[in-house]
Amino acid sequence: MRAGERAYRELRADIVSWRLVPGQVLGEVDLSERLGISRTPVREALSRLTADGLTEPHSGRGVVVSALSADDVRALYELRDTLDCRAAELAAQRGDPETFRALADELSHAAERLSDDPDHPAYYELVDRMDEQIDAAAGNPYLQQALANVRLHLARVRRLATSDPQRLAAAAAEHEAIARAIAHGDAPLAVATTRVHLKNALSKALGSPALAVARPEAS
Amino acid sequence: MRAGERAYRELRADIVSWRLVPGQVLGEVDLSERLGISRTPVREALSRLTADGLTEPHSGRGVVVSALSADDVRALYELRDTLDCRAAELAAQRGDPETFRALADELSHAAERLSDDPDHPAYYELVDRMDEQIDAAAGNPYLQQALANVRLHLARVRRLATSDPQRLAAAAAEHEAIARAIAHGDAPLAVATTRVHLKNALSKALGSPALAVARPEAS
DNA sequence: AACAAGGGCTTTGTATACACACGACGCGCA
DNA sequence: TGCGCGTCGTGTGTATACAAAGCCCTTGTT
Repeated sequence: MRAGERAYRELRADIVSWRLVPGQVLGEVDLSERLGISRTPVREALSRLTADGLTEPHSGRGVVVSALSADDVRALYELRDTLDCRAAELAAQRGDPETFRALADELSHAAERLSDDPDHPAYYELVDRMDEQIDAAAGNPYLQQALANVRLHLARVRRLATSDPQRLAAAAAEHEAIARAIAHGDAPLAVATTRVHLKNALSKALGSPALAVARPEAS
Repeated sequence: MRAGERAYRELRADIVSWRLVPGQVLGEVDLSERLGISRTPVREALSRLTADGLTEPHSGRGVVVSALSADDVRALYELRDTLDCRAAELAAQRGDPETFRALADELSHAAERLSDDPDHPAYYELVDRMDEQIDAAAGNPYLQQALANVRLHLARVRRLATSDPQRLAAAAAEHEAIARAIAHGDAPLAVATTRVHLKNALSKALGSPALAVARPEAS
């Protein structure tokens, strides 16, 4: 794989998983030495990260990992609500019912998977598949790209909240309701169920105590 | 100014103004010679353009200017409707009435400006200012960034349609209605007026005969 | 003691040279 | 004559060297 691509994915994963905390300075020379590559692909990776909004230029001091305050989370969910509801609406109008019926069935007994692994990768893989299907059904590449960017930042928020099995089970039920609404071609219901899910998810995310610690750059 | 920044802006302007047509291959060496800079800043510029969606990687053969079909325009307006209506709604809820009242007053006699210049830069400057004020009033940086990207592609669409003075006058009236709705804090009306404007704008854009010529890469 | 100016150092911005990969063209063989 | 393989060329991917710009620290002055 290209070195720049690998550096980009690695740094992105580090930021999303909070191994790199907000305010952390990312120097080109440091990174090139740590990753064993030259500065050129590192520059490309940092440029892409900044375009994604995960890092910000820091006036002559390279780039730093972006902060993520409670206000950011609220704003992010505000946009997510706008985009996700629209995507669900379009998916209900244009999507293939059978696809979403199958997803709903999988989600209906997703609770069994929740204890399989401490980080619940199987569950999140299922949710990711559902997102992909919604994107495909909506059939709007511009909407898809906007959603991809939101989900990138959202993955960062997700790692803040402790993975509460009870909340995950409820979220699975909410996702199932969304999938069934789309499968029935009921656009208003798809929007409503999506909105319910996002409201609950936001409440959970804002309840995370880690948000107060999320801006340590004031040192 | 930095060479990479200048190259980015120049190429972006060329694409938006259709001086560079879809399918046009952008070679790094060619551009570096034409712009009088080295390949490094050119690479940065092309990377940013691709992130913006204005260019696409062309299977190892550099990047090409993205196509813009009628379906693309429809999808773009679908996303624009989603984002602009939400932004107008938020602006009506959170914005300063006086700011938008002033904008509405300016727009009310914008028809006089329409004959000042063949390309009507004063009018578009006014619309841009209104977009900025809506962004500021919405107070959501993530929404703002998504809107900025949509408007970038939209600027490309705008250059396709012939600037019809009659349509521009109607658009000014529609903008005024939006501004007044926001000034009154009437969120539902702000959404409705925005939707009306977008519907008309899309009809006008799709009526452009240039859309059929917009994909000459099939040579 | 506080502020301002200057110099040094760190870090990014740019240029260039090299390596590699893909595609195209041409040649040879069936 | 058509297909397949090899070689060549073009263009990107990466590395490195050089240049410029910003910040911090020091030092001098008020």
